[in-house]
Amino acid sequence: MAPGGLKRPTTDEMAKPARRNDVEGKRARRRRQVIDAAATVFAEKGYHGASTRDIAERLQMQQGSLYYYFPSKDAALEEVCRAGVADFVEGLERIVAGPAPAGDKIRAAVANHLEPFGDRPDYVRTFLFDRHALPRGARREVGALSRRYEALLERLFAEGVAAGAFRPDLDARVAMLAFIGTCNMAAMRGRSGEALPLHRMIAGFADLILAGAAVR
Amino acid sequence: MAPGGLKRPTTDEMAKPARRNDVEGKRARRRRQVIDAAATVFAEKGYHGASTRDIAERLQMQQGSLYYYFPSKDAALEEVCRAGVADFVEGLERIVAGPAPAGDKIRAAVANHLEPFGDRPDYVRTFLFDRHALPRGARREVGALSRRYEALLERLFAEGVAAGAFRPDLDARVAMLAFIGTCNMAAMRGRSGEALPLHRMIAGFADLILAGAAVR
Amino acid sequence: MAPGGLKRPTTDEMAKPARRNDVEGKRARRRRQVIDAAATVFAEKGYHGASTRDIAERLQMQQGSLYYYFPSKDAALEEVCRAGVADFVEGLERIVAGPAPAGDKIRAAVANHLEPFGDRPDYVRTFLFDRHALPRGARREVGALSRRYEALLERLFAEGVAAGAFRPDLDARVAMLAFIGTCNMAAMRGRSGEALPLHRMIAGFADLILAGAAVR
Amino acid sequence: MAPGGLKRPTTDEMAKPARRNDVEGKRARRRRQVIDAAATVFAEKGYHGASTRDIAERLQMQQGSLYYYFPSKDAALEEVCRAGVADFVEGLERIVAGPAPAGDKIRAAVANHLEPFGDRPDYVRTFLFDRHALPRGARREVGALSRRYEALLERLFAEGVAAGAFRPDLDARVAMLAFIGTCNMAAMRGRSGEALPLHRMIAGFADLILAGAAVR
DNA sequence: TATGAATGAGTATTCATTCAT
DNA sequence: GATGAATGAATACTCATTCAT
Repeated sequence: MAPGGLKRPTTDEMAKPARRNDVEGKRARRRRQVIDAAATVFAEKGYHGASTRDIAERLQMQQGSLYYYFPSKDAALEEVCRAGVADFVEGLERIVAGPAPAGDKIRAAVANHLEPFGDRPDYVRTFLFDRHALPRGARREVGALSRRYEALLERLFAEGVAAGAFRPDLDARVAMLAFIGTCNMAAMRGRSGEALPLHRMIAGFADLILAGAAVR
Repeated sequence: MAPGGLKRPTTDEMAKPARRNDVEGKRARRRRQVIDAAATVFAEKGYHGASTRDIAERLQMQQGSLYYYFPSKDAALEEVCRAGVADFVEGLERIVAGPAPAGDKIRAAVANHLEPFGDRPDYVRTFLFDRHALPRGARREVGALSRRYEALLERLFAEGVAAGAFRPDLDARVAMLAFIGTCNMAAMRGRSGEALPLHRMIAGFADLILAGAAVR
Repeated sequence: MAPGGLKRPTTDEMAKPARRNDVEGKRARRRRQVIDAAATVFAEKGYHGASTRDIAERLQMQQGSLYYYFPSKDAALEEVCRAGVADFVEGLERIVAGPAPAGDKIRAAVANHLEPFGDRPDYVRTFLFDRHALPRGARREVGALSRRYEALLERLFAEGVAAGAFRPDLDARVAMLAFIGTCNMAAMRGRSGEALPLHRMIAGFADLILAGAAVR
Repeated sequence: MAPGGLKRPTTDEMAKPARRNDVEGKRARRRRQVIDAAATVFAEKGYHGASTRDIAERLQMQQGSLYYYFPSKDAALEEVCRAGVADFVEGLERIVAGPAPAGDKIRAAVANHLEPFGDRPDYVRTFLFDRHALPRGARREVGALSRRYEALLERLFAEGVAAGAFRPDLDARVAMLAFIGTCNMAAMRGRSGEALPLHRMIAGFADLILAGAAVR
């Protein structure tokens, strides 16, 4: 179910000689630390509320040294947002394409949506709250992904209705919004001790979306 | 159902002589325009992304002149957030205290929650996304309101379970989170043409929360 | 003969009521001081070698306060360059259009060229040495003026040849270059005590260009 | 007539064994490339407008690697300026000391002055426009060379007057300035396609300085 | 009420330079 | 000989805020 996370430019990892791989690995690892720090700070204070100094301090590094790893704060946000949105669509596509009954698909979709909140919450939260701060081009690309995700989800509900698995009067668009809103709630509860365990959210949210609160 | 809105300096409105009242009214009206502008700009760019210049420009006013109306940007945020959160709790308290069956209460609560999004979306959205930027004191107060709101909502679900109206295995806390997440979805869809009409959201969200998506 | 200097936006000076005029005057005067300071610093250290701090210090002002008067260092350079190039073309056009014999026109042209070096040397020098640092648009405009000036000057020589006043084998293009190079020499000798008095340069340069060094 | 150019570490070239010489040659060649790149970049953007990164990029080299070839940007400028001013004085000294009539000497001096613009324009232009950015010591030395050059040139004119070859009322100082200004015009026309061929400038400038524009 | 001028601290970013490898 | 990583100071510019008028 699309665990993934972000394994940056690992491509042809084995093609390179060991030594080179090691060096590359070191550099990549450091780079990852830097982007991680950016994600954390962005998630904590918001993109505009976070300064490059904040990021540097967290790395015990000089402010300007960051620019060795990314060309601008904007670019860092872009990288974080892309990683934050990654896998959502792919995972959902696999689920939608699968053979399972509609109800199971919804359950799988909830799990697919919530897992990244456990894996890399700072990336996802930054994507959710600060994607509007992205520079034009990236905003558009990332926005397209979002819309694709929503369309898939809406289709999932619509197909459930068509298959007779969901109520015939179900408003697929509304259901899609409720699904996303519900799942993204996990983003607001981040980092605090008050957070519910993820598995409880996954099960609970799926039950609610499928069966609702009322007795039958 | 609790229209309210923010009629800020309503206090002792009638205590003052008519003339004075008129002048006060003018002043108050201007003041309102200023806070409105702040809310709009905060909602558009986020608190940290918005500058006092942005606010002043929207009012066709000089940057420094704003400070005649509020003592600091922080204070403006505070005022906006307070207005953004106002009525939510009062409305929900009235509903919870009422005699209606649990299902009807949920429907009423959805309406109570979504109405402010129609009335003063910029205030609500600023509250939702930027309350963490509030200065300590205000953040705590506003946080207390939030927690009170959540507690009320959770109680509403719990009482429904106890009364046999809701599934006995319903996780009231999870249901509360889903409720809020679902309803706050209205905030993300703001301002764009793609927004769904409010009444469709109210009905659809309530149906989903109560009956779920699956056929019975 | 090239009175000018730069009397910025003095337009319809008398149309406005006295009071307003006074205030406007004050603002304009301050603005002028700021641009003057920029011109001086640019002339002294070159555009890239000069920092906005340098400019501010010279005005006993805070660095950021400069931006009340111009929107960017680039813009300040543009204003300085425009003022530095102003009047050159107009003056030369008047001379070229006039009825005087070719030799007298050259003399007048030398005076026209050198006068701004006396009036506002920092502006002219900045234009001469740093116009290439101008942002695209302004560079083009200012470059067009330069080319127009050169074309006029070359025509002046060419017409002198045609009229029989100048040697028939005179290369007008080369003569134009020599003229400009010679006159711009005044820019290199700026500010230092070793500067020759302007009138001596005017007379001497004109004599040389017309009669050369050799005995007849 | 003083072709020269800069064969920097020519000293004790032959003292070393052939093999070493070869290696040294390689090193020297690389070194030359580096200084060449610096000269080009300085000429293009001005000393302060050029960054060490610009230089490194042009060499497809890492920024820090430059410091293997020069100890500081200042030092690179110094080397470029010294090479830019080299030979001017020596060449002129030879001409002044020679037996030719004054007019011929002027012609020779024009050629002497313009040749380096063909040989190593980036060096000469950097010297002309950025020598003021040199560190104190070098600036003084280079300034002394300049003054010596001017003095020689002025003497050349003065001796021409004394010898009756030049007009008795010729202002030698003014003539010297005109000479230099005229010849340095070649520096402004650099790199662009609009440049005149050097030989045309040499002949034309010399004619103008000697005979002037007017008919006799 | 409001403006225009200014401040002082802060922002992202660039730079020349260093140094272990 | 050269690289990659880093530094520390400087850069242009923005910001919230103040205050005399």
